[in-house]
Amino acid sequence: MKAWQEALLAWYRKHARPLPWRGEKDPYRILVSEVLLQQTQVRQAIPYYRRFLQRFPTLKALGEAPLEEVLRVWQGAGYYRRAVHLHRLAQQVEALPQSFAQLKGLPGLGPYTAAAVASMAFGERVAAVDGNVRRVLARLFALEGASPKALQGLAQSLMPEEAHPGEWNQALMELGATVCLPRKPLCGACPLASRCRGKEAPERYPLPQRRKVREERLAALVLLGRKGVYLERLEGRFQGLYGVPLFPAEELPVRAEALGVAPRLLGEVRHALTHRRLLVEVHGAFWEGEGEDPWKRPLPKLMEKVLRQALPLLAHEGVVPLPHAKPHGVEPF
DNA sequence: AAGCCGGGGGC
DNA sequence: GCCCCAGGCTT
Repeated sequence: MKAWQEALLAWYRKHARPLPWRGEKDPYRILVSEVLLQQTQVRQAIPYYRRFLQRFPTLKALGEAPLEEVLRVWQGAGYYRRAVHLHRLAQQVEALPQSFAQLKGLPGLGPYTAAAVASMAFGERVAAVDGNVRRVLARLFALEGASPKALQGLAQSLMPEEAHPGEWNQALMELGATVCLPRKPLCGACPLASRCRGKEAPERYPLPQRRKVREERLAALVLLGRKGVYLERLEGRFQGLYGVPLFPAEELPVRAEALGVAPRLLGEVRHALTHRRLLVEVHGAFWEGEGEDPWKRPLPKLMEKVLRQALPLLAHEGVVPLPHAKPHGVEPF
């Protein structure tokens, strides 16, 4: 075992928080703790863990209880499907299977939970990789762009031969939960600080959680009236600002009919938000109403793009003269 | 691959 | 009050 691995285990033995499930041997109780800890802070999970096991002390007891009652005990813990799955699991099997592969097939057990139970309850040499472990390893080796899959493989390869798999997994997770924190890691208290390659810029390494920028197809409807453009106050995204009607692209027919217009496609606008890429079809039509000068309203950048695209095209075939770009001074519409 | 599922804690 | 956190299932 390498020095840093020894150091981590030594740190864990000294500093592990005394949690109710620490040192637990009963696979069922380990399972309950791990399912409760999915997306749930330790502090919040503890009272549920106690109540749950008090009421359902064994897998058999859980399986024989009505689902309603299981959910009542779970009430407040959130993610109630976890309780449904746990209950279904208890009805499916008489005893927990002892291998990672079999555990992973049970309801509610994905790669993490199956590995946690297999390693802690049955000593299988399988890495339990949760968000804590991914963050710790990404920082330790300064792996800025590492995929979850890569970190999973790394974690598996780092598990020392001599360590108890369950203890090793818990040591990594405990370090992530109490020292190698997402926002403000306590590097001064970290047993691995001397060999951590990421500690100079730890904020760069929760990065695996970077969500993919999703693309969204929207349609904007530019209605040109006698005095300007039909505007509405925006809700949700860009709330409080003004703009032309903006909605999912597939709603165009319904929206157009509701407004009594027959728009034609004028063009397309792309716009990037923090975690969205918007692809906006710009549709336009002439309109019975008056409308107003859009440049006198606070507009999101997206709406400026939409209007710059639409207005010249509409004006070209219309009778009303229109600004082709956002004016700098006061502009009579 | 992306959306959904609940809560708590940090700022 | 808003943002962040995150495993497993579903579509």
